[in-house]
Amino acid sequence: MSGPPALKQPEMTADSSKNERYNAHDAEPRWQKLWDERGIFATKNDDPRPKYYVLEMFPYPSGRIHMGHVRNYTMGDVVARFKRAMGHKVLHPMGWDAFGMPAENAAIDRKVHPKKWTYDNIAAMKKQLQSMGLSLDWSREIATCDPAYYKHQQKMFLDFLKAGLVERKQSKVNWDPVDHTVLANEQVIEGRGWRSGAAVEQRELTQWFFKISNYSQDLLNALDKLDRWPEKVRLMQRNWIGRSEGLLLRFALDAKTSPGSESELDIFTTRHDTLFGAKFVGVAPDHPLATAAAAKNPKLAAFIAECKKIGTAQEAIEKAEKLGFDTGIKAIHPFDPAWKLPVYVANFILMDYGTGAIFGCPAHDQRDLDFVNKYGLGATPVVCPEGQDPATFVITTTAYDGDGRMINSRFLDGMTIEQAKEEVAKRLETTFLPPPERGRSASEASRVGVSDSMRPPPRPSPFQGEGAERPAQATKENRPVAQRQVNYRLRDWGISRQRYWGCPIPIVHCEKCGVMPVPEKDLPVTLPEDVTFDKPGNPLDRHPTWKNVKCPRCDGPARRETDTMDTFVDSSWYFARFTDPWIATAPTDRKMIDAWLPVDQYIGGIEHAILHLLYSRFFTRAMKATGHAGIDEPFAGLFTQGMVVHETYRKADGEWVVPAEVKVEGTEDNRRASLIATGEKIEIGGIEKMSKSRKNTVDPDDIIASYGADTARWFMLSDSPPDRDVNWTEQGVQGAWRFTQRLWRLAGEAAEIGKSAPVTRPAAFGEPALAVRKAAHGALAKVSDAIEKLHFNVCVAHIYEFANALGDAIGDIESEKLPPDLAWAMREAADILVRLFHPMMPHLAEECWAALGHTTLVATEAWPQIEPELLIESTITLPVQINGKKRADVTVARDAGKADIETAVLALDAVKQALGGKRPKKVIVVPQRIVNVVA
RNA sequence: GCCCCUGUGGCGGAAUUGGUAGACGCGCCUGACUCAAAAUCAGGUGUAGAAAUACGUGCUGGUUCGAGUCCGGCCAGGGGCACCA
Repeated sequence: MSGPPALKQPEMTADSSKNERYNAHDAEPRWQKLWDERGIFATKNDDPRPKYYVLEMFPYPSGRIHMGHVRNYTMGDVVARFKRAMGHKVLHPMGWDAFGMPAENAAIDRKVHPKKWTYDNIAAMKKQLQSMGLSLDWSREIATCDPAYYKHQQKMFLDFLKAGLVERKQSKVNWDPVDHTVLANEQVIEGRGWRSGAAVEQRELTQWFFKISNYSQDLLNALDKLDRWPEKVRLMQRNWIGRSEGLLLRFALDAKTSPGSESELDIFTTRHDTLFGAKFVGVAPDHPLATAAAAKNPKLAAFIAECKKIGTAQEAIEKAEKLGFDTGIKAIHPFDPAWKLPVYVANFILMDYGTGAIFGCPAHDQRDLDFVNKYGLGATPVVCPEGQDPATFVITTTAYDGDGRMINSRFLDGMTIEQAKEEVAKRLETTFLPPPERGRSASEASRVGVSDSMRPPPRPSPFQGEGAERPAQATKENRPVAQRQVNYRLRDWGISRQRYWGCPIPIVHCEKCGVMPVPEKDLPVTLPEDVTFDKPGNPLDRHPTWKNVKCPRCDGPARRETDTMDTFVDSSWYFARFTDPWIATAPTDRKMIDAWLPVDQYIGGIEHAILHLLYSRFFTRAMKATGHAGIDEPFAGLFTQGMVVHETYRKADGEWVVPAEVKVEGTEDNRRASLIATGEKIEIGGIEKMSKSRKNTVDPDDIIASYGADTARWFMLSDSPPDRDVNWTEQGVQGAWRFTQRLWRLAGEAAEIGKSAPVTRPAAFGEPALAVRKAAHGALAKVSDAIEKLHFNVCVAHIYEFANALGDAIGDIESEKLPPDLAWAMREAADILVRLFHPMMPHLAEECWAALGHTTLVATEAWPQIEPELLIESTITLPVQINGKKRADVTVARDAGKADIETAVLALDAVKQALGGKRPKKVIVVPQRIVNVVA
């Protein structure tokens, strides 16, 4: 990197039409203005042509765009321009993910109001995006912080609430005791708040949840149909949903040992085959049974308190060690009333998964084994691997989790794992425990109480047939000892945020009536603007007139919900709003949504593989359930682009230095860097993701100022496959810049030649003209295919190839005698070339298109038509292998039969020599591909 | 720990999905133009070898007439999830 480009800057001439250098500074704003004036990218919903919806993930208005945006939006723009040329009505909108914490941080740090900060940033970034020449329909621009947007979100929240898709429940949060705020997991660094540095506490808060878990099975099933999504993303979502099939078991508790009211314990397991290898029962530290036992046992209470600490602060150190505490309670084995298992509280059991209780089979689970080895409970193997002698098979330090046959398991002995699971399930499904003698079971007590009057009656799960329904609704008496159950890792989506700069949750809490939805006529609940950030905590919580309102039902004193929604809610439906962003009476126009969605091609970063994409899939289903949409899946095609990376530089004292201040000399191993200003030696570091902290960023504004938007766009698409990281190098940009100049010269030369071309297409073409036409149509076929597959780097390579071929052809022309057919072919080829690179370098393409004598805009031109007969050669050259190694070529007629080809091949000198007069063992002829002679 | 992905010249990467490995670009070398440089143009550039030729897609074994591509084992790098019962 050498700071300002080493190349001479384009001269600032008024226009670049006189075969001089292409002047991007002059041309780019000129064409942008013209596109804008003619409104050619504004999409009409009533356009009858087939639709194509291309969308890039909308940006957070941080203030400036970065190279990652340039790459993302360029890719989307190429698709948009290509599809437009292919005759589609293309929806390609842009908006702003405008709520979020950075605006509040700016308010705290710099005393700017979040609204002003956000809108200033939007204005700045919009200007930057416009300088890139993107074919966006700006008339559909939306910002999620606009009440005109979020009022619809509030309406949908209320509709979801009515439909039973929202509930209010207790949940643990990370609480920053200094800033008085809830922290997201990623804001907790080594157990401390990222801003305050205070030790983070776990707190129970009542929060709003979207019931995404209602759709666990559907979200999982539908992944199979998303065949235009990267396999990687689908797999990540599958793992995230985390379906597991198992058995819910009731373990009776020995009444003499049980504390208070607890008579039994629910345990979820996927390894019920190992039931005879059980050595203990374990419950999570926050399990109700643990809480009950601790009430009478101060040591246990201390142990539980210790476990909760581990959760946050010292996790790394303590994680490895399995700790437990024997409660003294005994659980009774489901198959043997005389078999009593000790009940431990153990730190490795999660309350959030399953029932928060397990039975431990140490021989076949490493965690359980580590645990029993610590507490001396022993391990009996019950699954014996094939080929092992059951008599000598023992487990000491490594659990066996592979396949095998059952041993030490009474009636299960000899069965496979699958057979044993089935047998256990079958027997226990039909076994019933006697009615409990007293009180509520641990499992029932463990259900989180939802006492709000608001809560709608429970809806039947759409997946009852799958066994997804929690069996807790069944009554004690009619429940068998075991029930088959499907469990999911996916948890409900907590959307409450104790912050100002977000969409207000449209709820009022009345002292008498409880939780009341804000009547629809009162929407939107807008954010008050007269707030201050001088005190810690949520300004909404201390805003007297906004917070204190009258109950919509009884007119009595009430207070507003002061939590706002997670910003992932905002981005879960923006793609739907784009289809009709003008409608004021509803979130969307059903007709428009069903006509435009799903998004045909969605492009964004892999970092959104799970949350954003999963939430949007849920939200679309919830919109369908409440009549706002008629589809399930929002994104038919998904593409995740790689990052932009750059070499890093740092001074001797370790301070990072931005590339623009560094000069690099030498090549390969002899590369040395120094500071331009002082000559100070700079150490060259690794190639890493562009980030502010490492200062290895390149500002898109600087690049556009030096080289123009087209060069930046071209370079972002060259070389690296779009789903991999691209390394930003000065040399690479200069290469791209040189190519823009070359295309410009080529267009000028072709325009000169084209002047003498006949208007009508010649009846016949000579050999040179035919060669040019074949190159043009060949490139057309390959580039079209590559864009369709989003292989932009391959597309770039084919355009280079075609430009090289065209340049060579021009070089071969002797200017005195130019046959009319060749002149015509040249003009055709130049017209094709310009249209081929137009999606990538739209400004240069317009300039060239005009230079070629056209009066239309290339942006509105149709994609060139392929003449397929030009792609077919009359003769073909096949490689000839002898014993699998290439030795010769053979040229035959395209439609030559296998016998003809074989004859021709056997007549080749190289083949005759290799065979030495003998007959070949075999001759393999693959039509249109290859010939292999086996000697 | 579990799961997934990727390994091809000096570098980024192509390879019609089992059929000529290294397209195209960057870099480098040589030449032309120039007083000179830049830009531009022409040629060269996987390794070894003067050449014929041999070797060559992380390593290793296999399937096949034929493997970068398919299968087994290993190594390295990257990513995701993580006491998930």
